[in-house]
Amino acid sequence: MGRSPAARTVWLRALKEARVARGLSQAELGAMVGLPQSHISRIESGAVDVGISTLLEISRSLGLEPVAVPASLVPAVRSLLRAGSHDGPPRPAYALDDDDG
Amino acid sequence: MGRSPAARTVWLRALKEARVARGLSQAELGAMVGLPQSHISRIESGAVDVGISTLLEISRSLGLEPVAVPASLVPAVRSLLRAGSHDGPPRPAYALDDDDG
DNA sequence: TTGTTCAATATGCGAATACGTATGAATGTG
DNA sequence: CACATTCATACGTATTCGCATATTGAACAA
Repeated sequence: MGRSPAARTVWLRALKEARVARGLSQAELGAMVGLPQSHISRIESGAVDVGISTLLEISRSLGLEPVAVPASLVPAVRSLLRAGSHDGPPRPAYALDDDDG
Repeated sequence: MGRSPAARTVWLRALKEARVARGLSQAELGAMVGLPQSHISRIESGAVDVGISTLLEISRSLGLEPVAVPASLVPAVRSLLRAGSHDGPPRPAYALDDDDG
């Protein structure tokens, strides 16, 4: 497979939670992005090391924009995310936590 | 190849700039992450759709933490990044801009 | 200028892996 | 049971990835 299974589980968990929170099935999400349901399944389960372009498309279709933050600023960004999750209507806000290795 | 070459160019540009800004060669960066120089080359040139796990390792080795931000909060995060780029050592702070596609 | 050397980046090829199509398993509803 | 819905797996093709090698570019000498 790819390189570090652990390193990507956090992303995958966040994406799956975002999908479920929006009431989308794997097939529906796949249709939005132009991917087969089977691949969404493998991505979420961590069975494959998905390409960055696909990850970007999936994230954005779920309303999440990936951003590279300098490590020193991560806490500030994280608190900003928590504070800002009050506005939109159905929308869950997801940050990527680093609770694995 | 993967799916959307344009979608990933922003990431790649940011990573390459971060690498160069820190005075690292492709070989040195590769050694830090356990990748051959040849692969770093293809990643930066956009010739391959790199796997997410590798992208995470590279980003973190350069001091950049990928975070999924709700689209509505991107402007706030971005201004935070601009404001906070004073502290670090040689200090390049990189956000992912969406100035393509 | 021409040639040499060294550091950095790019490319060909085989082996490993991701991806798409088709299908199956599991669960729920009448 | 018949049918629908959602997610998971098998197999073949396309792409990535690592190794070895080639190419590029800058600095210097004669």
